[in-house]
Amino acid sequence: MTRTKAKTPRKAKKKKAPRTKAEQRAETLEQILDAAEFLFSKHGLHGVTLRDVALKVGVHTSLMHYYFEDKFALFKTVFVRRAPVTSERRMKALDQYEKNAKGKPTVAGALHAFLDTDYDLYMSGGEGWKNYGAFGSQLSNTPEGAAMFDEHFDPVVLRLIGILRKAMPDVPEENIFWGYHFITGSFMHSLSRSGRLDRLSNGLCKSGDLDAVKARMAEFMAAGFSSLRKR
Amino acid sequence: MTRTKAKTPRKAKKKKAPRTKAEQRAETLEQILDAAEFLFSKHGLHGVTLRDVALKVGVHTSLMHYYFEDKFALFKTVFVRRAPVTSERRMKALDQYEKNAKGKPTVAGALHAFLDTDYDLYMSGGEGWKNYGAFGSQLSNTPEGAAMFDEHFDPVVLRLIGILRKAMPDVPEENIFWGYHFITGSFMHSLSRSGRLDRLSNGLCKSGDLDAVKARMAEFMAAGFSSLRKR
DNA sequence: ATTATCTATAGATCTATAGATAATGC
DNA sequence: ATTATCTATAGATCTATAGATAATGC
Repeated sequence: MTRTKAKTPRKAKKKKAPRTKAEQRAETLEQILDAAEFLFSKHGLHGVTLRDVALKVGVHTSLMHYYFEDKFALFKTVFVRRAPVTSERRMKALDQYEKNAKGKPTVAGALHAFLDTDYDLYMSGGEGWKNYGAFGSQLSNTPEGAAMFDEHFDPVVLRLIGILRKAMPDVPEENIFWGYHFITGSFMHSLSRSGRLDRLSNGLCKSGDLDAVKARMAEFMAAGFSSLRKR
Repeated sequence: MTRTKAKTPRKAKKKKAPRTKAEQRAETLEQILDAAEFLFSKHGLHGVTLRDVALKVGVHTSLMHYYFEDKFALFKTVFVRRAPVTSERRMKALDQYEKNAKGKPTVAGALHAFLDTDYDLYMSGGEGWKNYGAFGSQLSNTPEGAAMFDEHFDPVVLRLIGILRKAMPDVPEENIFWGYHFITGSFMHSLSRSGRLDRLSNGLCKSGDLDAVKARMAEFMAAGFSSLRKR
């Protein structure tokens, strides 16, 4: 990260010294993870130095090593911190949906549960969640990054696939996976909020407008699946 | 790039010394760009050092500076080298399609021209093109990277959008842009060949199987657009 | 005579560790 | 007494440049 200057470190210690050490530890840890998440989401693992993170938090670089083994450990922790939250929320939403569907799930219904639940989280979870979305979107298009998804997200995704199979008994299983491949590409891209769509559409659409994305994606993809029936 | 060891540099000078200096220059330049393209596609701009590239080519680091101002100049050259090739091919394919359509273009037809033309290139263009696809897919999910697309790809994309508008006069323009947003996410993701789909589907599908992707994507996305009609 | 490539090296980071200091904990 | 944070610094890269050498060009 050479181009983007990090913010000036906090001069006055605004934060009231937390009472307990456990609190202090938790607070600092959270600040480090938030800063790292933000920076990684902009520049990737190798585009950020531990000094960048420390500077942004307003703390000495060596403290990074006190809390984390090395940079990659910090990176992994950023990834792991929020992964179970999104995963479990969607898992519950799928459970709930299947229960309500009483043996007759639809593609659109399953996709709404899977996608909309997550968009709600990214939209209402604050800056941290938005940064995490951009962070994850970068990972999804690189071999090493994508491998990190397996452990935390395979269960929800396979849960979704299971419901989709029930909803489309006439569609070959491989086609359902291909459909998911398309969906995840669009979904991750939408979380990157790269700004390209804004310029391309001359301001008509904003890539950060997750409301607009949420309003269209599930139905779009459900319609897409209809093309996979034949063959 | 600390983990992946670069290949051992060429010991014996296998290449017969090229006759003319212009040839030698062109040859070395191509080797550098190929090596850089490969490494950048794996590790991103900041995950690769000029030494990595030099080592892979089998040449001294300082030669990188002889040919390029700095690392970012090399990066940009990698991007720019192939961009016009894909752009112009697709532009021609769209021109051709629209001509054949005689005023009655279809969504599926336009998408086949736009997508299949490019998949053919990535499939038959050799390793270099595959690396370029992975290289580009990383860029597309980051703000800085996506901005690089504007200059070289806006014209083809807007050409596509123009045809789509003709094919869907009843669909609001913004929805066409949102549809494109979804398409480009899936398309770029498919070029990353991240390997995740392979593991997720337990080998049933391979993310590197661009034939399978090509066979399904245009129709899938065309069907998706049908959902954007209403509203 | 010009250009491609290498040698040598300076200066700038960056990571990581040892040890000191300043807080909280009992 | 323990833990959070800072100071100081070593060692390892990495970038970039000046100048030498070895080719091609006429």
